[in-house]
Amino acid sequence: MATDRDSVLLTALGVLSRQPTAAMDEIARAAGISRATLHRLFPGRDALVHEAGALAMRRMSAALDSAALDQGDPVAAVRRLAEAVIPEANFAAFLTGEGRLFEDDTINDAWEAMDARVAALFLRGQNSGAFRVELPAAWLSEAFFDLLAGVGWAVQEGRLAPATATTR
Amino acid sequence: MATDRDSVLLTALGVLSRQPTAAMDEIARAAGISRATLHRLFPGRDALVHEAGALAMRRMSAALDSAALDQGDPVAAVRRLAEAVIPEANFAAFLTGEGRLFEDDTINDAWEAMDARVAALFLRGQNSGAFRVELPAAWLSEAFFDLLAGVGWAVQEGRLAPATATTR
Amino acid sequence: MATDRDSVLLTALGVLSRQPTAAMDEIARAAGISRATLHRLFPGRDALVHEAGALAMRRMSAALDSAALDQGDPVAAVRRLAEAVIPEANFAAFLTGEGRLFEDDTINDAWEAMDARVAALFLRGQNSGAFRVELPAAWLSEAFFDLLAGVGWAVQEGRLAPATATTR
Amino acid sequence: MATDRDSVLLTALGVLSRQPTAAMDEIARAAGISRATLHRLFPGRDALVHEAGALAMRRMSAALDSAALDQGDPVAAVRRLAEAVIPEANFAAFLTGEGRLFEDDTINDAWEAMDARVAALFLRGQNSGAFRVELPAAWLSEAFFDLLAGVGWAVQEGRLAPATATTR
DNA sequence: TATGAATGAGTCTTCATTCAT
DNA sequence: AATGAATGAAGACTCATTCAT
Repeated sequence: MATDRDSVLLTALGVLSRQPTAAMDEIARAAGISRATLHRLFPGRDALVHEAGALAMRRMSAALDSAALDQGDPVAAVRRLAEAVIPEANFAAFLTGEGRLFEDDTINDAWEAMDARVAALFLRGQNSGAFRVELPAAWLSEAFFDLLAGVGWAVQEGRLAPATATTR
Repeated sequence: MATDRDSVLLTALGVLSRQPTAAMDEIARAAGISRATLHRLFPGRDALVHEAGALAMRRMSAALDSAALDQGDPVAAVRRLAEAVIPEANFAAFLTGEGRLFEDDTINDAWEAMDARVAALFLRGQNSGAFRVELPAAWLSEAFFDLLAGVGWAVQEGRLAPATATTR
Repeated sequence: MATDRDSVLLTALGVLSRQPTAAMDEIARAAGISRATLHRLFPGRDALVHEAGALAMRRMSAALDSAALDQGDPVAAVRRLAEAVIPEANFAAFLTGEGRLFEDDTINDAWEAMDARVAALFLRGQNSGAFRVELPAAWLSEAFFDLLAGVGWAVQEGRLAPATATTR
Repeated sequence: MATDRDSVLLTALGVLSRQPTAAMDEIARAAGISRATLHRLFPGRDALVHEAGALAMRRMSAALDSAALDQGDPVAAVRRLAEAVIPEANFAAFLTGEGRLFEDDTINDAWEAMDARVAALFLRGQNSGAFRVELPAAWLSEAFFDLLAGVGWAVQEGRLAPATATTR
């Protein structure tokens, strides 16, 4: 049973990424608290979804931090990137799915910042001759996140076991 | 030729792919008819969404047909595939987004059939030595549709002009 | 059973003047319609209360119009005023009770206009020597409406029969 | 001397007379205590409102006592009455506003007793020839309290400065 | 004793759906 | 056949109230 804010938020994230239209009732029940308590913790559904998005974004950003994208061999960096973010793929799936509903620029800006960091890595790889240059680095970054979200959904739908998700 | 039903369905598809939770009211207004008429044409919201999905799937299947994936050079076939499906990317985005809501096996089966056709193409390319073999063909197919959906969303969000979507 | 907007509004006025905190449910039941229909007719509770206030104000204004306050003997005019407004006393009670909740200036302005018309009558009476001048005409007007609201409440509480309300 | 209870009660009276639908939360915050403590002091909202009404009634009664209505010149007595009760006008406004919600006979009886005392004064004045006899003394009393409540509201709404409320 | 945390009950509001015209 | 009007069901939100600390 979830007792504090962040733990409720994680539960909500799990429910919402499977069912974007989940009712507050369902989320509250999944967290083991009552609807009223959920409403006391988060003032309104919008706030809850928004904070869930912000948490997902923080998790993704932290994963990027841990991969130290700007250091060492680009190929190794991409490998570290994949290993770091794939466990968070469900967050990427949630953000991609709800993406169009976030009006707040905070999340959009954070997304763009992440995009830029990954694009910078691909550009570095292209400049160093390690990666092909047939596509703009920005597109590679976009595609990377599309694939990541795809993995997240595949895990959610049970088509892909979480343990084996880490690609080789 | 678009009958009345199909033309309403196309409008519904457009609205629903931009806003999956759109109310019947919005859809009806976008189609220029009243809610009641919309309900007469489709018995209930579920039926409407389901038929929209079926239509999207038909469109995607037709695109695959037109690409003649099993003929000629695999590289050229992939190119034909991309050119054929990218104009239908929004349908892929809709199907991917709503995907988890379709309980009916009809659509899931159709999706798997499409998946199999694309996977077969990649496998043919791998066998002929034209494509790399580092990843299973099934994964390549999955990734292909993830990217396609990504393109569809990018177009919807205005980040990518429809005309320039066709990658080279 | 009430069928159109104005008739529903009158019913709502009756309920609200007896129970300012009456739920939409009660109002709808009193009008013989469902909550949902009530919500279709008036977008939200605030709108309903506001329109009820506007209607009450219109009724009171019309009563003042019919009394032709600026014509003839001031004493006779006051008598006509009393006879015209006392049947509408419940509206005055409603407006006085809810008064503090109306943020919209429309109603406040209308109230001040009514106040001014009555004050003008008292002033005319004072200038003509027919009325005493011990109190400012503005105070007499204020007191007049206080008494009118008092009559409205007395009728609502059954302490005063509507027929006998017209004072002599 | 104001005990804890009475001081909270006075605060509650102030809040409730301005906003009859004020939540327990607001009242508690205005009193500088927590909701839970407020609930320990008064068992339920109804009890709080009821006790507030009883306190208001006590204050009004005490004001009447201090005016010694049954002694001396009726005209002077009315003047003393006005001076005594006008500072308590907000209590009269509260009682008039909430009046219809009090089911308990205690308050209604007290109100009638006050009514009777004021009516007796007017009757004494009429019998002594000091007041006109055009209206029944009971009506004069009713009107007196209506006007008093009107003054209370005017003060609350800021239309009338407390200091200048005492009419001449 | 006083309080932050939790909740059941009730209100407002919306939506998919039906019906009379 | 098409529509405006009406509604039951369901969701978001609030509030008075209780309880563990």
